[in-house]
Amino acid sequence: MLKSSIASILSLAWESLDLPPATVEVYPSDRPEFGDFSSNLPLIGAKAAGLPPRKLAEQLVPLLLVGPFARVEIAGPGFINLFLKPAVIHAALQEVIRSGDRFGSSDSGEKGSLQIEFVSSNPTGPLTVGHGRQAVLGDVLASLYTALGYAVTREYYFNDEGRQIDLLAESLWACYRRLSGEERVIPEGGYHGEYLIDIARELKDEVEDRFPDFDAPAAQFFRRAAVSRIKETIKDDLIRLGVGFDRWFSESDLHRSGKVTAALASLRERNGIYEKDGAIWLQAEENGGVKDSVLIRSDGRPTYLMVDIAYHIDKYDRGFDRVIDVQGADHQVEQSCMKAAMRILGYPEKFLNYAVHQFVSIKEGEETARMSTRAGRFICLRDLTDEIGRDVVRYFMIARKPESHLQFDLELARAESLDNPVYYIQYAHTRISSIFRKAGPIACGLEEVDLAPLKTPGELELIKRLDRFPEVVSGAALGFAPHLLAGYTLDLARAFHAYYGEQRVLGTDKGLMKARLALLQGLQTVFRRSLEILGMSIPEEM
RNA sequence: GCGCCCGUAGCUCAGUGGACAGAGCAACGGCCUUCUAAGCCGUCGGCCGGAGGUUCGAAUCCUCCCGGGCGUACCA
Repeated sequence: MLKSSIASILSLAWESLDLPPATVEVYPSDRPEFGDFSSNLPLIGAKAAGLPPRKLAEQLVPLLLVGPFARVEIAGPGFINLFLKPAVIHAALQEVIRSGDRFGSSDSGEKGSLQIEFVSSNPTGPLTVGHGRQAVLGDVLASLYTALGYAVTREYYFNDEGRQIDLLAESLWACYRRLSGEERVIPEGGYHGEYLIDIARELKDEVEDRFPDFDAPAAQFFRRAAVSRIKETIKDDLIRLGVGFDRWFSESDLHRSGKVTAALASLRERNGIYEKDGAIWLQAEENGGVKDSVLIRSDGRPTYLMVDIAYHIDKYDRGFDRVIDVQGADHQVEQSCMKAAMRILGYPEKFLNYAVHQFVSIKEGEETARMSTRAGRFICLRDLTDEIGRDVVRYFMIARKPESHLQFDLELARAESLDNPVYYIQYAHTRISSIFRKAGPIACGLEEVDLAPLKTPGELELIKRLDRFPEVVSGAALGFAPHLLAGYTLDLARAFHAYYGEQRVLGTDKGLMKARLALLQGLQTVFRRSLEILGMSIPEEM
């Protein structure tokens, strides 16, 4: 990569001045007259050197005149502007072409194992548009980390036990009785969605009036019936979005295998719990948590947090080096308590990480609405995906930074279907494919082509953008910020379309044409890799 | 009250220490005998919520204030 090799040259120059250490920063210039790259090293190092920035720059510049630079200038208060020799930029393109689909990726597994847990919505209803954001966020993060060289496991945790499921079962049963003409109310805090009526109908056909009362056998039957059907619905919702999981984990397994009890024992051993008011509490506050929380209620039932701690112990025991939990911003207290529990258990601080995102609101016309599964007020992820397509949903969900609220404008998403960043990016890939189709066999062996004919500012700019791709991938992964890749790809498409409009590839003289075909091959590689990571389709024609 | 997040162009949002603040949409005006016009080019549009502070330099870091979201359960 250009940036890192330039940074190391600057570091060497700095060291040879025999001054106290300084942080070397290099960044792509945002204006042509500032060269290809700029550094603020003289500004940062002035204090350490005891020299005014421009004086310091004057000492540095002569040391830089060898190597990749055609020209080095001092500008403004003490910036160093670096102009690269074209051959150096050409070499960067060559690397893209030679790496092919490995460009921007490391070998799988060399960075260790990583589990990403996401969505993990309770099986109490179909996924909503809100879950869609988390689904895409988690999926793309997983792809990013895979590209970085981690062995990634995508996992979904089903809370298929507990109070919410009991309420769900009772709500379902009430719907079922209503089908027999009885007046039944949905329990306080229960579920009102239409999907329960559909399930109730199926069950009515199956068992007729075998469960007139909500007794223990009925509760068990309706719990199982509801959970198993809704789990399948959720899995299908995700498949339609192109999101796949390596493992579906059930809370009930933790109870059955005694891991919840064992987790409590481990916390007790390490003095992380205490009793108060008949309940057992986690000593979270002393361990960096926001506040102490109940683990075992006074009636003996474990809380969600208790079970989740057991789940995280299980993750650790499975040998993951790191785990990332993708969660909504409403789980703040839970997160700090989990972290506290991990500290009590003595796990490494970097083991558990949270990728937190804000919510999605739906805008339709002038109305903006939050969603609530319980109130039955939501837009199904499936309906949205079926209507506007997987690629568009995925891109919209990922294009905003996670910590910002995402306003999903339904009308825009529908109406924009012909004038949409998604198609804009895919169209760039398509245009390249089209040129290669027309070029035929002349486009072979581009790894060996002489790239010297590439000399327009647009061409050199495109290559520098390609060169940035690996850094974008790692930045997006490490910062839990897939929107950086989405934005990068869109900018690259913009730059390509502009280039396409101003220069021709086919029909120019042979040397130039081959060099431009090589550039297109590099571009196509990066478009393909980006779209792959974003989980979008890669059309050859549109 | 306390904690976390957000506040940038009419709208939706990028930009988190660098040199005149960017894009898309919307509005207006150009460009198809040439590799797909699902495109390109141009114009219009912003005291970066407000006030202080740190810094050679602040949309970006710190403090306070205002506005919005979420949380502050023996819910999940």
